[in-house]
Amino acid sequence: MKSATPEKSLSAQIADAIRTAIVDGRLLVGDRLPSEAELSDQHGVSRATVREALKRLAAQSLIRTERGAFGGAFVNHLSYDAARAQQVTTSTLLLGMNAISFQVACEARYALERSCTALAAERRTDALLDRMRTEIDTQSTPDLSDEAFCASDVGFHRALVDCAGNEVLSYHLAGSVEAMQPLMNMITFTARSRAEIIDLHRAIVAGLEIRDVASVDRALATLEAYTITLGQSVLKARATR
Amino acid sequence: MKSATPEKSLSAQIADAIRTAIVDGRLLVGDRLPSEAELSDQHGVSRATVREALKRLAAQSLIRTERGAFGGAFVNHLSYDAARAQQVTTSTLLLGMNAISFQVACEARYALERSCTALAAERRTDALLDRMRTEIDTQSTPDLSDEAFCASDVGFHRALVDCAGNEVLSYHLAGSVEAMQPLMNMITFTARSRAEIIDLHRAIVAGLEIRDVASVDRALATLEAYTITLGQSVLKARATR
DNA sequence: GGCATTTAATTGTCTGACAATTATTTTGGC
DNA sequence: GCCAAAATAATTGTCAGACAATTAAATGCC
Repeated sequence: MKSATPEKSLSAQIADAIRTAIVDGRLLVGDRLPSEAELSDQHGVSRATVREALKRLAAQSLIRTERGAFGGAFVNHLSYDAARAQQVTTSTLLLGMNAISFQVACEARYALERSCTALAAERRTDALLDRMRTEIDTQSTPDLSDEAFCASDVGFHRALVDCAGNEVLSYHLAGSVEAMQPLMNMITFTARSRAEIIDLHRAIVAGLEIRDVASVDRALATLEAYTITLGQSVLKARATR
Repeated sequence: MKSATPEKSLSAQIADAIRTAIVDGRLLVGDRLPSEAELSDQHGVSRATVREALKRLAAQSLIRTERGAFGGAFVNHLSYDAARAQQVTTSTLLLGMNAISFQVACEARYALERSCTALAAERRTDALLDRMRTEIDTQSTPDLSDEAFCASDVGFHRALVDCAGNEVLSYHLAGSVEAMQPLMNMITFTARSRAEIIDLHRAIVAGLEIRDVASVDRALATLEAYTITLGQSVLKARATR
């Protein structure tokens, strides 16, 4: 559409050109880019400018660089883990910068998470149910720190979304849910509330075991409502202090 | 934990240091970083190295740079649009590189999209319903190109997730769905299939209008099944060719 | 006060150089 | 011939210094 590039820097333009080549498939995973010297010649810019462009691409994990003879810049294979890590970084920052209310975040999180229940009930495996039970055991440990409790909570929900047996769905959900964890962690969990949450986790596992979608959905809805209640009481406690 | 940084380049180390400062809140949105010359001095490296570090951060939209007196690098406000664009880039690349089957992608897409139906039925506004109807009109245009049809399809589904009235949910869903569009576009839509899809879009709008979650869910499920059928017939046609 | 000009600060780019790294090649010893 | 060590060449990482381009602020003129 728009041909007038609004004065982007040369390094940004070159980065865009290479990025487009990768996304369009003209550069395949594992391909080696021309050396910095060659790229300088091709684009008619200095090596410093080319290097800035390459650093931009490296920051997006699109390429990696290796030193030495026959080294250079190579198109990266983007793994699910690397992609999720980036998604979490971006989303976490976004949520942190935009003054999201706890309620809105919580609502979004559980809405997303519920999208896997039907598939999860259908396809759950014993191995994944065991992973969930192990996390529940961890969460039941007395004197567990809040961080450890939350980490185990993330692990539990990761296992839940993995039950859907759809790697694409797992990637999106795990990333989304993980990114919202910092907001969820506004809550400090009392022993009482931990027990409540663990009970609901047990209900989720039980529901998956007998492949009863409705009971899993109910447990998640209850968990959402309970989490929002906890969040509100925290806010209230802060307000009156 | 691990203190031994495995020989990262100086520009990467400096980028990490600044990134951490931003994420931890020591640098706030709008803050101006020291000038490149000052950063060079502080870190004891050349200006070129500092610049490469800054380009890495700029690639993640963490900072922007302005030229001129009192210009410099500023901590960016990460907008929903910018964050979604990045998420789409990462996810699109991930899906393109990992040989995802059409069926898996389709299943994930509609599972995610269904997560907004309950909230959407409750909160849909007339303005958003109108936006959806406008897209349906566009899709009904005779001689519409495949690209235009798909673009309008994305617009329709964006409006649908916006109906949930939860910006965080919209961000995650819109990004996820948009990232899967290239896979969806494996299908070339015949006039017959377009009519079918448009009918289902109409059913979705009608369901939202009367706030009937079940009918919206049914329409989406039908749309998913129909899309998978279309995908399979495309694959079959390719196989026998 | 308002407008044009100058100034200073800062990023964008270029050039040339050297250091560090690493696969390949050559050499030397046996 | 074969193996190890050394030299080689290609390439990225870093540095220093320079100049161009841009832009806000200060200055001067009316």
